[in-house]
Amino acid sequence: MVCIELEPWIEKQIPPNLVDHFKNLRKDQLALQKRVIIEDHPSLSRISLVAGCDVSYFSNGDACAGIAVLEIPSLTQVEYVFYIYTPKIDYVPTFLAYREAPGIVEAYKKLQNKPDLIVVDGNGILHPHKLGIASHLGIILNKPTIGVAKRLLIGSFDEQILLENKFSPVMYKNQEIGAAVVTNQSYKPIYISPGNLLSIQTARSLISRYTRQRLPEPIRLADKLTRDTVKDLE
DNA sequence: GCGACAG
DNA sequence: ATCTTGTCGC
Repeated sequence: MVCIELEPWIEKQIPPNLVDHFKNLRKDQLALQKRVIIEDHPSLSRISLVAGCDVSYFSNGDACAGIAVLEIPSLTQVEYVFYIYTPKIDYVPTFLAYREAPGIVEAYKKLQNKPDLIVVDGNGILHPHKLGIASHLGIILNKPTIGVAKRLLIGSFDEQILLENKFSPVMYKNQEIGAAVVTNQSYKPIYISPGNLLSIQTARSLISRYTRQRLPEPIRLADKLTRDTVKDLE
């Protein structure tokens, strides 16, 4: 019994025989979304370790999920773990978590130093149903998370305000779901949104502290380490 | 009306 | 995400 309708533009990217499965995944997302909390958690006042996570792929399709833990405020690496697995589904917009979160959770279990905050490569509530991979992980791990994407999934923002203030709210269905932010000498914005346990403002504020180039250091490091791991193992 | 579309 | 050369800028 599947009583859920997928958006047409998303459904047309799913193999016919898997549509029902994705409808169940959507049902799962809607349930998880109800547990998301967009309010600053008390623990955020004493952050000493921040993690960045990312997933790279082998030529055979297998994935390598990696997590880098950085010390605050030095932003120096204190630990790196990775987990190799075979993704259960191909990439489909709005369902990224079901492809990458399982591997990230396994890698997380291997961490010796549990972080106070996790920065995820992807979106938080900047998602059609406010449950991007960062929010998904935030619920599963019960930890404050922030989503940072390089491209806009949905919504819109004011280009003028972005250039004037270095950031602009991303709106979707008349609601603020994140922020477009320009960092340093990059005209190309990044899109920040809270995953879980913090506000949009706090997410922006924290990310700015961890950013030196276009992308925040936790993400850059996780991306590099995970990519090097794949290269070394191939 | 046409196209957009995290990684 | 990944496949890839030369090329522009700090």
